Amino acid sequence: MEQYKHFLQEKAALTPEEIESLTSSLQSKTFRKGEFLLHAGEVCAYAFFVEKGLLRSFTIDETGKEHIIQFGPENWFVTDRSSAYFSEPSDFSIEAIEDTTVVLIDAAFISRASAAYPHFMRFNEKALQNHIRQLQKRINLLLSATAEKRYLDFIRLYPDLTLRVPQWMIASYLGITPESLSRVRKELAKNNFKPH
Amino acid sequence: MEQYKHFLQEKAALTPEEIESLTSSLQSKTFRKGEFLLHAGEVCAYAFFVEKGLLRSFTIDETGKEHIIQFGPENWFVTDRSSAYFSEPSDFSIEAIEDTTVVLIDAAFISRASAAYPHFMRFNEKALQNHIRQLQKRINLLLSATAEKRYLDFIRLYPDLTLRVPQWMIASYLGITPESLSRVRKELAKNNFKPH
DNA sequence: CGAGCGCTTGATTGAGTTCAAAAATCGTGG
DNA sequence: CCACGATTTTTGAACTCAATCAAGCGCTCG
Repeated sequence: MEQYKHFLQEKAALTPEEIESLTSSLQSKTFRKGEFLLHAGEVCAYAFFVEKGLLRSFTIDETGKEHIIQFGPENWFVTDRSSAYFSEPSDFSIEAIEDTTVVLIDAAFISRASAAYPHFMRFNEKALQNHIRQLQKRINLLLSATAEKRYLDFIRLYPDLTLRVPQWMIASYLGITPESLSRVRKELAKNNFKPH
Repeated sequence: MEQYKHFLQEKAALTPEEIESLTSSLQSKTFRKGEFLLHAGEVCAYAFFVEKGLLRSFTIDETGKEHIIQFGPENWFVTDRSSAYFSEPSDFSIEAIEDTTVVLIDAAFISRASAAYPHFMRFNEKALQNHIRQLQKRINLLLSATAEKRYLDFIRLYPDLTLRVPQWMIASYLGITPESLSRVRKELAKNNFKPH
């Protein structure tokens, strides 16, 4: 819970007392590598705040192929907002890539906190807007950039993930095959590019 | 302004009196076909609610290619939320595809209306969540679907736009070239597919 | 009526996929 | 700590979908 409290203090500008009073009702939970926090078809009841570890959310298309929507390392939220907000079955599954401890945040918590603290409400609104910005950016990349550009963008934005996430998952996130990503990397290496 | 008032009544569950009091401060404006409502590089000060006509928002990548983000027919909002919310220069341009009348909605209006009417606040929140759902769906399509599937999805969702929007713009929205879209359509026609 | 724009068609190219198999790495039990 | 099986990554060859380049047609609007 410490990470989340710290996060609230930083981003929501709440006092330590306010944070204690808010978070006293929250549960945290630990999942082993490979465990599922959400299965496609279920309604996503929570936003998962990652205290420690690493999550991924992904969909499976009609040909059985996985498409990674998001990685969630420390201090990130992973959820299916649409499912949670509209109480609809989710297309997403959420899985722990590493042993992971999360804080469970449900809709009731959000509305209570928003009602009690204007700062929290603004923080929440800002998170939504940031999410939109990020989705929009990804659409732009998918529309306009080659596999290589998308990969370069990825390692620039998430250099640490490049080390923690298997390559085939990065390929899935980028929308290419593992073979293609391997070739992209080979090409970059040939041209003297050093990721680390 | 009538469309917008009607829209608020339907979606925000506000009374006619509330709506009158709210919208009295709003401006509406008409643009000719080809006119720009926003140029890339400017901060997007408004959300444009389309009363009548048709807008498009689009970006231009470093190779000079246009990528259409969104079409805005009657009763839709067109804006760059990120630019408006964070007061950053926009990557988008917004242009009238037809002669178009819009209602100009600025951030101040949103916060006033949200403060005065909880119904409006919920309506606004819901619009944000819908936006996220729509963006997420588009990412899924771009990751998993072929040009043909994306086109079929488009005409299913926006059958009227198929008639009002030039084909090369639809191609741009789908992330393919006009030539490719022409071939996709030819193929569909051969297999006895009737869009209208 | 002509210039320009949008759409189509054809030929060629290219980025990325698919299928197959080898090489490298990981993890787990003995 | 090592060994062995499984997973991941790499490499190769053939193939596919869509892009590019180029040319022609039809429409409209100036």
